[in-house]
Amino acid sequence: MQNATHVVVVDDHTDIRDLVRQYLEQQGYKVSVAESGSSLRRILERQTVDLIILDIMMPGEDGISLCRRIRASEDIPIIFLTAMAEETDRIVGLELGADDYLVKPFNPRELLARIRAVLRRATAPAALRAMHERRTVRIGHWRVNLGRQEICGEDGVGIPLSTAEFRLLKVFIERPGLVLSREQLLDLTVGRTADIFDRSIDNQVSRLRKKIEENPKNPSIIKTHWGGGYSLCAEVAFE
Amino acid sequence: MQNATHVVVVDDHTDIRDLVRQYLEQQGYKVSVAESGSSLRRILERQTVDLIILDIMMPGEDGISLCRRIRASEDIPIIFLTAMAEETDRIVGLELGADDYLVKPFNPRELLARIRAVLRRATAPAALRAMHERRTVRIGHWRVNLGRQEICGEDGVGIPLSTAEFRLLKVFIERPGLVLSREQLLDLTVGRTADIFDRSIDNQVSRLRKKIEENPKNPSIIKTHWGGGYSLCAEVAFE
DNA sequence: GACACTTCGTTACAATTTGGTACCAGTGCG
DNA sequence: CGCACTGGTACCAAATTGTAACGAAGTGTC
Repeated sequence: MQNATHVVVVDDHTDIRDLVRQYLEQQGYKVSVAESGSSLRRILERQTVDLIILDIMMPGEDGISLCRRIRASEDIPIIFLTAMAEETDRIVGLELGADDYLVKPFNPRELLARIRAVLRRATAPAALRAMHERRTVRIGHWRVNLGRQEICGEDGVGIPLSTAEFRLLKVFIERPGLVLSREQLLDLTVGRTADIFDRSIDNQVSRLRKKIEENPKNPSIIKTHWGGGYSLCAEVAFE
Repeated sequence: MQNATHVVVVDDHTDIRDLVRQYLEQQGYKVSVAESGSSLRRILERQTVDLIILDIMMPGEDGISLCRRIRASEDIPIIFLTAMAEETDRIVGLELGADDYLVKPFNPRELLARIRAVLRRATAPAALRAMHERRTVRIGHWRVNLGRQEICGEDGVGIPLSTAEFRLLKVFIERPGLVLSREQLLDLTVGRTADIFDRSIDNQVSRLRKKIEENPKNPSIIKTHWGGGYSLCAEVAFE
């Protein structure tokens, strides 16, 4: 996995910079440091940056206005570091477009967790957007046409899916690999809450499998997790 | 749209639970209640949860350690309810990953405001968050994928675990190194109380070991404590 | 160390739970 | 009305889990 996530730490305290840098590098991130707004800008000019960790209190241009400037031109997630737990400051930061904040002194693990959360939130919708724009998804050797609710094999022949089947497939595609309980599936497909003896999801899965699995007895696309639910096990590619 | 925001209220006081439930349902949220950690866990297993409201003081497992456990394996926003305005407790809670806290007795409107704030920050609803879900734990040389209910070796080949096996492993992962008695394990995995001659946990451990231990005779992951129970002895890293 | 006693690991098997799907009935739509 | 779709039911198959049993291993006493 080259192209490691690139994080820039902006803080005028050497010790904090180094602490964060060391910890994140250890976790496989690519880390750059900057001690002021101008050095940050130099980095942004030349490199692709995935996330900025920004001390809110800095000499010269402070973090808040720096944040505003970044937001004005780029769309890079920002996590604030702040020494103040004051609610007003947090709110100002968040309203300026910071994605999260962390009060010093912080637990490195919490920093890591928040970095992950922010990156996930930043990337997930983008992927979804791409999916809906392109209107097709490749899954296993099928090409799913989201607009026409049908799937095409290699030969280009389309098999129409019923609305329920298609909804189900879409739920899986949006959560590749995740194990989803029947309850969740029912909620996600039709917004209904299940009673215990509800087998409609089983039925839908069975019907869907009959259409898309080579061998329904030995499914290669929708996997059953005994006592748990179902999951999509085929490779999903957003084209 | 269907899929209303799903909030779980965890409190052992019926009145507070019902107050919050009633208020939030009125506001269009989907609300579940739990009166203890184990019932919360059961909900988390089967349903998609967007936010947890957690009383910090509860009999049995208290909110703080419960929070730590949730944070270890899930990434769901948490709001603490606390009777104490003590700063230390608040800080402990926040450092453990709680997103906000509320001091009892509280104004329902304030609760609502905080819920909105927390959810705004966790911009992607739970359904979308799942999209790029990569919650994994490294344990020994295994990579445990929490979302997919499976473990992968170095070669990336996944070994499926049964739900009971997975639940057991998860209980251990959430309490690395802790020695857990059979009784505790039974309670934590299936919420059952053990009678003396219950050997089901031994069996589960045996079956799990057969899957994940190099050499089941000389276990390097799940250790037996004679007369005490079992513990996870391998290194656990949350990625 | 020999012994009795307890706890643990594992196997085999039975009981139970859960999943798959054929079939039927109700629904909505043209 | 005919048609396709969907959910419910029933039945069977498959997987999992608990129990019992037995031998192995640990613990304490003499």
